[in-house]
Amino acid sequence: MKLSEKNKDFFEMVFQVVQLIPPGRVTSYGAIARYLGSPQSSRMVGWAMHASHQVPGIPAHRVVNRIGLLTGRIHFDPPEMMEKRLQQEGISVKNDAVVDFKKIFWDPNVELEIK
DNA sequence: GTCTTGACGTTTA
DNA sequence: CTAAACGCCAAGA
Repeated sequence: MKLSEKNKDFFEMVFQVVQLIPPGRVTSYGAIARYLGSPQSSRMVGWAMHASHQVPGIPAHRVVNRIGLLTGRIHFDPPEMMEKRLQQEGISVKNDAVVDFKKIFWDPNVELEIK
């Protein structure tokens, strides 16, 4: 086993889940972290998202914190792109927060029917 | 090499 | 109810 591959394992897992998020839906870092088997390592998901900047096809704008707040929008090239992109998919954003977040919340553990 | 910060979340006071 | 601390792991300084 190569050390390089081992290091990417967690990040790639996050990327895969994020790409699986259907349009008009959002998920939280904690949900992904829990899906990976580390419910308390939600911060790592955020780091993975940061790394996603170098990987095209990663809709990081669909990933928000547990309250639906666009905490990571500042990290986007134009910070406005995140909420703009969400609205483009039919998601309403108010005050940097997703409207009806609970309704459009996409949980990989549920949608993917794990166990 | 150590220390601090960080796209979070849960638990405890 | 709100406020603060802890846990998790990685990367930057």
